[in-house]
Amino acid sequence: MDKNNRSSTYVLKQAKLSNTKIRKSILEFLMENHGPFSIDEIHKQIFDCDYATVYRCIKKFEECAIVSRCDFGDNISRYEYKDLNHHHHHIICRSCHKISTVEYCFLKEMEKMLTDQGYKDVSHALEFFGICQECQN
Amino acid sequence: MDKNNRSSTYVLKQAKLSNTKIRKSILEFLMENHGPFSIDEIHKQIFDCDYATVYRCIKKFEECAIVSRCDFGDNISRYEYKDLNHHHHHIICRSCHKISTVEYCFLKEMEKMLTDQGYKDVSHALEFFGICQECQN
DNA sequence: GTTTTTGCAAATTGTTTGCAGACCA
DNA sequence: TGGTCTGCAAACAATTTGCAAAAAC
Repeated sequence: MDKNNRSSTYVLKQAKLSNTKIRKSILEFLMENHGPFSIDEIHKQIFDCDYATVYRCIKKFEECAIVSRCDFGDNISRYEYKDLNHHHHHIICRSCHKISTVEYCFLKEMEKMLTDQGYKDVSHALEFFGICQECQN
Repeated sequence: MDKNNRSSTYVLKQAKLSNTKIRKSILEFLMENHGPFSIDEIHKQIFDCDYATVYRCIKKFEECAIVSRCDFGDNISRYEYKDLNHHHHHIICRSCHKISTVEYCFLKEMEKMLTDQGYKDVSHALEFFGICQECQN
């Protein structure tokens, strides 16, 4: 269940994805645990499931906007369940790579807040994505 | 020359990196062209230079904060010269992957501005990086 | 019963490494 | 000259693909 009380089965149905044992397991893991998680971490959690399958499922989930991909600059893709009612960002330690959640959302203020919390040398990476005019036709 | 009139040789010296032909070429390419560029794109521009060398140079540049790495969610790392006087972000078309520069810097307003410019379905990815308290000791 | 998904193994792609020779200071 | 950088080839790691069997609808 997510914060809107939606079950994994419901979410899969909504996305028009077939409800297989493995998809259900992966989605449930992502819904119940606050990531983001690497493919490796997801694979470890799912009993008897091939890496290729994890990749394929996550790709589907991403296409259907069920999960979103995070990049923390270490060449490892991480994924988390896209809880629509819970917009947030992350703060990653450049040394130990611990991931924490940042609830607040204004750049300058956020950086100051993180500094106040004890983080040193805070920076950020921000990219926008959209469909450009040429591609809309 | 960058916006502060700094030459590639000067920038390398400042960073305490030796001034080799290849490093100079790569840095000049990055200073004169507004990226970000993939390793592949950089490699194409540098005459008679091995991929391994491009990777090694860029890694050095990144360590010395001469370039910064961008991730656009397609598993390709891109790099651009870190022009200190030119803080900006990017807008990437989810369809054709064209990269444009976003000069303005406030999230909501930026997204609105991009929509006004004709981009559809604009979203963003933002991550913070810092050194957490435990790692500061 | 047809379509979609999965496991397996192999291929592909992006990145890193060891080493000997070339280059820089 | 001594240390650093480079090219080459090989290693490695993350991701993707083809195909036949299994599961979903």
